[in-house]
Amino acid sequence: MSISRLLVVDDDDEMRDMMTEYLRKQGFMALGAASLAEIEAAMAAGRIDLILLDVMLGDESGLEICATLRRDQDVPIIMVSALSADHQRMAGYEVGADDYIAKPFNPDLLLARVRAVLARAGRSASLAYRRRTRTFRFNGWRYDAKRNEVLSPDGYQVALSRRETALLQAFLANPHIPLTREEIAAALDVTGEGDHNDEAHGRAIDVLVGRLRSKIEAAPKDPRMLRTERGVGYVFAADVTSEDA
Amino acid sequence: MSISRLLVVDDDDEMRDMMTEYLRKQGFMALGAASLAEIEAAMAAGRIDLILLDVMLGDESGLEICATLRRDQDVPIIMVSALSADHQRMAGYEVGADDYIAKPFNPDLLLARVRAVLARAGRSASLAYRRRTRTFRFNGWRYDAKRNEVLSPDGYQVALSRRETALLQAFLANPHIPLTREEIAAALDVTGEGDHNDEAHGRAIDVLVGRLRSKIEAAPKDPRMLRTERGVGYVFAADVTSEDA
DNA sequence: CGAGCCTGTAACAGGTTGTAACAAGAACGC
DNA sequence: GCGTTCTTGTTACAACCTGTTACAGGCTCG
Repeated sequence: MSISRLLVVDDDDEMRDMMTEYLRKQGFMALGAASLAEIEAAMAAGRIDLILLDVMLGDESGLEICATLRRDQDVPIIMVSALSADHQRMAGYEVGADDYIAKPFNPDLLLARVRAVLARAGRSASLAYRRRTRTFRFNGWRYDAKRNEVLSPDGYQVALSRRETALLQAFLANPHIPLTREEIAAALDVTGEGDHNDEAHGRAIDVLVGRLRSKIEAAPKDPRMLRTERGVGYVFAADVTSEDA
Repeated sequence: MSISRLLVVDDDDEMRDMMTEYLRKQGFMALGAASLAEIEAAMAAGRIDLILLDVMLGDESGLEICATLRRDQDVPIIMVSALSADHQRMAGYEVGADDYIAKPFNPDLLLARVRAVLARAGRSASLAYRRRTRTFRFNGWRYDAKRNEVLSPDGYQVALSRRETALLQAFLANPHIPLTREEIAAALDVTGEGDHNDEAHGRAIDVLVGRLRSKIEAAPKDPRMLRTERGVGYVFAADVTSEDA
């Protein structure tokens, strides 16, 4: 899975097109839907990683749709609304939304929310994914998720530690998307709820990235794949292809 | 492809600054003008891709200006007005405006209109969304945007910092066009940083240009590519060719 | 020629990142 | 249990990036 597939649900054509276009240009695969029927059609047609759901759909209530989707399918949902009142927000969470954003929104904020939810969902998704997918290829490298093997372009096998493997998986699931240290930490902490105290991670991520670099970068001092986004985090700058088992 | 250059025409300083700043953060190069004279000066100084024209200029009528500009030059125009009455809108279209938007407007809507008009006009959208990978050549130099590599004519690789790279990109996108420090700052802020205290950039641009000169000019003391336009800003005086990667 | 700008640049400061070294566990064989 | 080895977070320091400042020199105009 190299590109996240998003479904933008809004009955306002202009707003919907704007959002899908924006998200596409940001590297996502964005589909549009204006009604529950279209949502179901889209989900039947292919995998959907995240739904951006307007609460004010014409005939149907976005909140009800959210609750329904949550019950039937395990798809992450971000509620979008022109009403930013707190009770609205609470209502969104109560029906199971993963996040909430008010219109009109800052595009960057939208992106951040989308990435955060995708990253948060990443661990469960990657678990589900591990069952389906055997190998990833990137820049001549091969990562066999089933055997937990990493092969260099030369054919040499490289041993990664558990944490390094998890980091690589996080990057493989989000190529070309800058990940903050918080997002990376979230993707690594499979243990979940426990320590949520955010900034407590210190420089652990940096060191971990450095160790992974030393193993999979030809020139660790001049990294081509695991790039630093100063002030932001890290990006995996490589095209990733995966093969299903 | 180059960055779209927008001209915001409004005699209200506050509104004009707000719009230019917003548009810059969205990846455009936004200039301001308060009168017909300033419009003409701006258009004489460099290419303008789109004019956002307030209909209520103090002494001149925005509608007349619109008609004049339309007749003399073929530049797309979006009319901006505090009056949303339909006849106003019609009046705007009649004199040749490409679109119309009422104040106060939703920023996202403004953005959508701007992009729509630019797309219709067959011009580039925005630097922020420019994702195509390209190789640029200029004066024997080569810049590989995908690999983030800069090669000198001798074949030596030159390491540019992130900010220097962004500066180079801004120049590559606008060869032979004088860029003011504000425009450069706007182009740089798009690529990251944030924290843009309006005009408070001090001498940062000058120093940055100096650093880039020291890396890509054979004789930094006598720059041939990164030329200073005294009282204006800087020009990239080199022919640039780009190839799809 | 001088005054007043404008520009180039060295030096500095504050922030961010890379990484070696250390320490605390965890895993494992004996 | 005990020692060895591997893993991983923490720390400290160095290197790098970048904006600010100060100063020197150049330019323009009278």
